Amino acid sequence: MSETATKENLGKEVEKEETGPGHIRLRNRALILQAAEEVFAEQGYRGATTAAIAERAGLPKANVHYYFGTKETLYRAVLDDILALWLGELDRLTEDSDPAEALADYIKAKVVHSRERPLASRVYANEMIRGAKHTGDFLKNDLKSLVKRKSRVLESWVAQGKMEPIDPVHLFSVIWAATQHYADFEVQVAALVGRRQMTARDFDEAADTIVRMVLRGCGLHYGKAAE
Amino acid sequence: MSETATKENLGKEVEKEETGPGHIRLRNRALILQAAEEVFAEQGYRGATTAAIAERAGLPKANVHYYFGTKETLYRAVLDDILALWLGELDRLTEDSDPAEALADYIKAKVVHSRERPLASRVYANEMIRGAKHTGDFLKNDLKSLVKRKSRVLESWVAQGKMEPIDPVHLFSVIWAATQHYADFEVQVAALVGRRQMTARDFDEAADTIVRMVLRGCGLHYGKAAE
DNA sequence: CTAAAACCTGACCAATTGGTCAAAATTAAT
DNA sequence: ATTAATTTTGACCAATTGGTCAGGTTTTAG
Repeated sequence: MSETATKENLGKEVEKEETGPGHIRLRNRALILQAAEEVFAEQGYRGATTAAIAERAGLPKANVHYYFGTKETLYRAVLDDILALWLGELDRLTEDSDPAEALADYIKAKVVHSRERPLASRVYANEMIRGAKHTGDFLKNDLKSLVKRKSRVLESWVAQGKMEPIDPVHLFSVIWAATQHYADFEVQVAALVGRRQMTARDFDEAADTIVRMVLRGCGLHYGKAAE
Repeated sequence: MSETATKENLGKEVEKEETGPGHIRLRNRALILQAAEEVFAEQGYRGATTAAIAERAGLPKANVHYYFGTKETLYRAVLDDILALWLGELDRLTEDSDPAEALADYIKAKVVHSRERPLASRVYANEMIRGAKHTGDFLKNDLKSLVKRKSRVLESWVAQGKMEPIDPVHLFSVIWAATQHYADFEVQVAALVGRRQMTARDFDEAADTIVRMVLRGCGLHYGKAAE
């Protein structure tokens, strides 16, 4: 039952004991969430059918509705996993860390993320493009306050003379845009590098390019690989 | 009849004479294409219904099918307009132009584009996210050869000692990602800057930030507004 | 072992969807 | 003015969709 569950860990409801009360619920919910993420990423909200999700999860359609009620609820559950993931990524930016190192690490982690969980990125991108109708509060509350908190870190770096002043919102926007691009627009990038699928090396080069631009853009010394 | 047509010029079939043979065809096709771009951008391919497109165009649904046959054909027509637009943008990058100036101009033009035609950007983003199933040839032929051509321009700049070497594919990827982000993720950026809608000034600051990072990333002198 | 709780699912349904069509209305050409 | 070509559209259809439900099976608790 862990064909899918081991490949991509969806957090919460996975990797529990194989038996015991509720283990069926846990297993099937994880199965459905995984399938739903795939179908929502490939087809968009409206394009995803509960039948397709059920089929990919290897369960009858009625079972999907048994666990999640409506497609809307299921979509929000998928989104919740993704949003939680999104928020936990900025932890490495702290006041006393080295800006160049911290930013480089963050960018590289985001690129790894684009390679390993492109579907999550695509579901999120789809949601934003369509106006964040299921996510309004997340943006205005959680994400905004997180960015505000991290903005203070950047300001402290500037105050400590560690880097040049820069608008934090635009800095984060560029980082997110550039890194997530390699998940969301993978087909385009792959076509341009002349491969059907991008290699790990392609992703590394992408990360290096982004790190180079961001660090220099902040007046930071770009250490390795820059020559 | 030009309420929509004047606001956003869709190229081909607009701004013809008000009378004469075929003028109805021209007017209605433009009306439908405009409406279709809106609905496809907001709802995605599958989420867009021909009925919704027809309603927004102010025409009965059967009329939409009269002009475009199928939803698929209509979608491709919308996409064709956008792809043509995409290709025409890189003209200002030529061998004998100044790299800093040319790149800055290009980035600024792309950001203006994100502000003025966000719907086109969103339809395109949606198409890429879903795997470019209607656009495969464009990527592998048109876009790839264009990028190859422009890569030679960059190489010539490097050879002339005007800038540092950089992987062109990743450079373009970062530029496209960062600039289009302000159209595709407008709700997110707007939430972060604390506005419901971004202002012209927000877009200008975004462009400046991107220009600063890209130019410095290429070892170019970032002239104005950097300080 | 037994009863309750949890889980399963084929069959079904109302609503929506992309698309068709034939008859009517309008516009163009002679 | 007459004919031909184009345009319009309400009515219709088969297929798909999200969702329901009743009656079943399996799992769990005491």
